[in-house]
Amino acid sequence: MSVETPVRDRIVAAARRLVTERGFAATTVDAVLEVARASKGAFFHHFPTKADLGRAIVEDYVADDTALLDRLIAEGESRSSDQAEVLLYVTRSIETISAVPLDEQPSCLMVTFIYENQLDVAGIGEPVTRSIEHWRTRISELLTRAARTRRSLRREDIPAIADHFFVTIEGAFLLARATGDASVLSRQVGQLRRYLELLLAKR
Amino acid sequence: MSVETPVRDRIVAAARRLVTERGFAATTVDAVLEVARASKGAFFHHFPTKADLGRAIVEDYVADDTALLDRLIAEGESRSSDQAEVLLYVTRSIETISAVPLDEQPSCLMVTFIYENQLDVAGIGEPVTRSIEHWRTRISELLTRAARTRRSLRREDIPAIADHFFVTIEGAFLLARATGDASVLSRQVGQLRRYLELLLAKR
DNA sequence: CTAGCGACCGACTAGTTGGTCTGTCAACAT
DNA sequence: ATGTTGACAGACCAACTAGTCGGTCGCTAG
Repeated sequence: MSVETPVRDRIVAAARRLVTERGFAATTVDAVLEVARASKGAFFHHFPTKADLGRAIVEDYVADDTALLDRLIAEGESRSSDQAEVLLYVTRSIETISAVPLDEQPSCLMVTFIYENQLDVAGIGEPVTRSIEHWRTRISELLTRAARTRRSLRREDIPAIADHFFVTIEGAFLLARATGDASVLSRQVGQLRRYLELLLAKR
Repeated sequence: MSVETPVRDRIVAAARRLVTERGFAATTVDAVLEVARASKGAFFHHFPTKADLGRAIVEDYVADDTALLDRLIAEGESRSSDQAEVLLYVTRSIETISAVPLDEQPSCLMVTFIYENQLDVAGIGEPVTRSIEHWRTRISELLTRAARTRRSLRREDIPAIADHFFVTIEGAFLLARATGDASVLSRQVGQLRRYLELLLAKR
């Protein structure tokens, strides 16, 4: 009786899982089809080439990722008007969220494409850049406003500090996968939080 | 008149370059052969399977990587007996070294295998784990001894702080590649240095 | 009733890909 | 001289891979 999930969605979901697990080049269209219970015809009906599937799943991932950050910032802002507090709330939230078993940790889909140098094909680079930019600007905003009341935070460092979010999270995903230790992620975000606490200390 | 580089070495060198550029799965044996100017016969004479080549290049990379860290620590120790100073020397050195154009930045070969989930084939996981362990223990050593004179550095945080080196460097490689901005690397290592300076401040 | 259309099916294909196999050849021991 | 061995050469192959194509089916507008 239940309405079947549309094939396109099933394909994207299956591909996201497989590509996250084994990389893009190593993920065959046939493998995606099997997991998604879809046919060759359906696949190439929805995606002109495999690269277009790549773009679709990155787009899908970036949408989730962007929505998460926006949600956490909104939550933080509803709790405090001090931008430094908002930023620390976001950081602590990520720390909490990341305390899940390794096989439930999403890991970053974009990394696969970055490391396989697929950024210039089928416009995959565009959503990736957009996502990075999004983190950079939203966190820079918070830092800039927080900097008003904290003189130890230098203006010119702000973009790099903002980027340290992306860097820490992605680096930690990597270390977690390499060591098989899921707790790495939240512990590394914890280091980032500590750094921010030291930078944002009022005095 | 110059002695030809042994084929095996040429294959490893070519493979390191190609795999760093496009990932392991996307690097074909034939492509390696072309760059290395070697034959199929030569290849499978030296490596039973493609996966064994994978292990060989990771081994090769890890050897360089380990040697670099050891060298920097030794240099630092010849300059100061304060372990905190040694650690900051190492960090500043990495910061300096990383200020090179993007196409000369080595990027981390291990990441490819981590993200392609190749760690359990052909024993590739072993050198990777060994390398991570090496960074963790060597930096933890420095931190532990530095902690004696700095009470703000908590013992239980030391392994995570040590791991933050790996995390920052790998994360920054990623961001640099994604944005095409080579300066990211040294700027992110700069954040790490700033964090350490705050943690290691005497008072 | 039917013509058209978008969604989907799956057998098929052209080109790769990792790996095999039969040799060649120089060095060295017997 | 002759046998052996290790380093390589390159034609060949079976399996796989992205992509194609002719066709089916249900829906809807005329």
